[in-house]
Amino acid sequence: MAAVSIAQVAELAGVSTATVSRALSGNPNVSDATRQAVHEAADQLGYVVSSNASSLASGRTRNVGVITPFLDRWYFTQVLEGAQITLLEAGYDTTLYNVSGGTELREQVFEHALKRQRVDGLIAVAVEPNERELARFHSIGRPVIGVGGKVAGIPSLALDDVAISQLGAAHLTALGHRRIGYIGGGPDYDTDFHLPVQRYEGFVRAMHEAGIAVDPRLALGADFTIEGGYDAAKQLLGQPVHLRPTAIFAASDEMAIGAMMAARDLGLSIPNDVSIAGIDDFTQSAFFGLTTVAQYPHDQGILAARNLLSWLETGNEPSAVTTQPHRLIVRSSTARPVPEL
Amino acid sequence: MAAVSIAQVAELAGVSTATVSRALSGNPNVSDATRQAVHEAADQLGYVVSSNASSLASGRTRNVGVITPFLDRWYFTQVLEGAQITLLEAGYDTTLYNVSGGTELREQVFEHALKRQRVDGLIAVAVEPNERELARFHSIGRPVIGVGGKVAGIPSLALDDVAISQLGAAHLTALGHRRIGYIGGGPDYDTDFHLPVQRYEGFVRAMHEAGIAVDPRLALGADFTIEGGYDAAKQLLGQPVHLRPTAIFAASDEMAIGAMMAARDLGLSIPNDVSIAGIDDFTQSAFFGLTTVAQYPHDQGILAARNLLSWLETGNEPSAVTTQPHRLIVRSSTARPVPEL
DNA sequence: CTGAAAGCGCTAACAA
DNA sequence: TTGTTAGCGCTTTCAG
Repeated sequence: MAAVSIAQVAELAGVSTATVSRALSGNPNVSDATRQAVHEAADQLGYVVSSNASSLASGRTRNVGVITPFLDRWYFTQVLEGAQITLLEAGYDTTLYNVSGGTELREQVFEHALKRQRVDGLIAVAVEPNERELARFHSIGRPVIGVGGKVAGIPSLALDDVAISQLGAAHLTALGHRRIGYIGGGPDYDTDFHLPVQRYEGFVRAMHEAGIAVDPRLALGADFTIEGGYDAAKQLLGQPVHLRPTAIFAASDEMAIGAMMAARDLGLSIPNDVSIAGIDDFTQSAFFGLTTVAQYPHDQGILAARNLLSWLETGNEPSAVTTQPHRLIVRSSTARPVPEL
Repeated sequence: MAAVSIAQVAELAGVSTATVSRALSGNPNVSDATRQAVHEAADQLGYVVSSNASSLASGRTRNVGVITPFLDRWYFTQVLEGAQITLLEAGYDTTLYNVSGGTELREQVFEHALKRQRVDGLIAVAVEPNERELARFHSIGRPVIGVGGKVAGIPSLALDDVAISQLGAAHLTALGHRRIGYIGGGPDYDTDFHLPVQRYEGFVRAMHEAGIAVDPRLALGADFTIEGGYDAAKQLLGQPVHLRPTAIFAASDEMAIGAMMAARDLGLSIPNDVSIAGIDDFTQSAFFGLTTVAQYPHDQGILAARNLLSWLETGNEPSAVTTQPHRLIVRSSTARPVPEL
C-alpha cells in the first residue's frame, strides 16, 4: 500500500537519501560498491521513484505529450504507435491529447499539457499551431516537434506532398494515360497543412510535365474515405467510354480503394479498363493490389520521438524541417491503357 | 520563463496561498468575493496549477492510464478514443501504455504507471492480467477497470461473445442456410479473452439449435484480418457447388469483408450465391453492405472512463461485470439461400 | 565519494 | 471564512 520511499532504501542500504538518488539515477559520482548496495536495497524493497516528487524536485517529468486531431485513422495511429514505443523504450511515458473537438479543446490541451507542466515536450501530429499557440510554446520553453507538415517556428517532420503526388500521377502518365481522373478534394477539404491542395498541385504538375491539359471535369472532391472515393469514382467511370478516364489517381489509398470498388461494381476490370493509384500504402493497400506512393508514418513517429528525446537530453534543437521519405510501389492496379479501337 | 506560482497569485489577490488553492479547486469554504478575486488574479497572471506539486501534496494525479495491446486496430482505437474524450472532459489526462511488445514490456508498464504513481487508475483494454499483475493492482490500491472481457477480481465491461456469435449464426440458419462455413480460428488464434473460442462456441450452439451438424471441414481458422478472411473464404467457396457452403459466418467483420472479396473474385454473387455475415460493425462494414452483429467499443470506452471516474471520486467500486450491448444489423450481404435445382 | 539541508509548488490539517 | 504550518518524496547545491 504505502509506497516504499527513498528514505527506507537509504536506511536499508546504510546511506543517505541523496546517495540513493544519485545511485539510482546513474550519477557517476557514486562508488561501485555503494551503487550496488543501493540497487540491492531498492530491489529488495521494490522501490520505484515517485514521478511526481522527482518531477517537482528536478523539473523533468519524463513524460511527453502527443497532440493529434484523430485517433481512428491509419496515419495518426501509426505515428502515435511509433512515437509511443520509442518513448517507452527511453523510459518516457506518453500522454495523449486528442484535439478532434476543435479550438476550445485545443486551448484546454495547452493548459493541461504545457502550463500544468505535465510534459517535458510535445509532438504535434498534423496540428498546425496558430500564432497564439506558437507563442505559448515558446514562452513555456518546452520543446515541440511537428509531424505531418511544416510548422513555421518549430522543428518538423514533413512530407513533400507535391512531390509525392506528382510521382504517383507521373507513373500514370508514363504508362501512357492521358485522360486521368483525380479524386482528392481541393480547397474545400483543406486541413491544417493544405494537404489536399498540395496533392492536387502535384497532380497538375505531373500532367503539365506530360503535356496534358487538366480537365477540371475529371477532378473531383472527396473526403478521404473509401466511401467518398467510391462515390467520386462512380461519377468518373460511369461516363461513356470516350469520356471516361483510363486512369484514376486518388489523393489517398482509402479513396483509391473506394474507386476500385466502384470500378468493379460498374463491371470495369482493373487495370485493363481503368488503372487506379493512390497515396499512403495503408494497411489494406497491398491486399487490394493497389499501386501507391508509400509514406511511412510509423517511422515518422519513431523519428519524431527520437528528435524530441535528443533535444530534451542535449538541449540542441533539431533542424527546422526534415523531409520524410516516400516511395512508389507499383502493384497490379495500374497498367498501360488499352488502345481504343 | 518561470511558471507563475501560487504565491504570486496569493499576493496579487491579497490572500494566503491556502485560500488560492481552495478557491481554485472549488472548495466551498471560500467567500464569493474572495473566490472571484482569486480567479481574477489567476487569470491576470495566467496561473495554472503545477500538476506535480499538486499531485505530490494531494496524492491525486488527475491522470488515468490506458493499457492496450494494439493501437492500429479498430476496436482498440475506438475504446481509447471514447475513454480519452470522457477523461479529458472530466479534467483528467490520459497516459497511453501500449503493451504489444509482450510480457517484459507489460512489466515495465506496471513499473511506470503504477509504482511511479503516475496514474490514479487504469483502464485495461483486452488485457488479462496474470496473477502477479492482479496482486500488484490490489497491493497498490489503485482502481483498475477492464474492457473487452471479464477479469476475475477487476470490475469489467465484457461482451457476451458466445451470445453475439450465436445471434449472427442464427440469423443465417433462420434464413434457411444449412451448409454454413465458419471463419474465425479456434484455439490456435486464442487471445487473452478466448474470444475466438467463444465465438466458435456461439456458432456451434446456433447450429445445434437449428438441428444442423457442424461440418468441421467448413470451419476454418484465420487471423482476424481481411486477408485471412479472404484466404479462408477461397478455400470454402472454391469447392464444387454441392459441397460449397451457401453462407459464411466470420468471427469479425474484417474477415467477413475478406470473404466478400473472395466471393467476388470467384464470380459468386452476394447474397444470391453466398450469404456472408460478420461481427463488429467496424468502420467499413456499412459501406460493404455487410450484415453483422454490432458492438460499440466507443461507448465501452466512455463507460469504462465514467465508471473509473466515479470509482475515483466516490470510492465505490463498480459492479464486477457489466455486459455490453450488441445488436444484429441486417444489410445486403445475407438472404435466403437459392434452392438447388 | 558522500551527507546535510534547502527547497520544488502545492494541499490539508489545525487554529483562529 | 481564512491563515499558518507542516509536510508530500525527491533532487541538488554546498560542504566536507
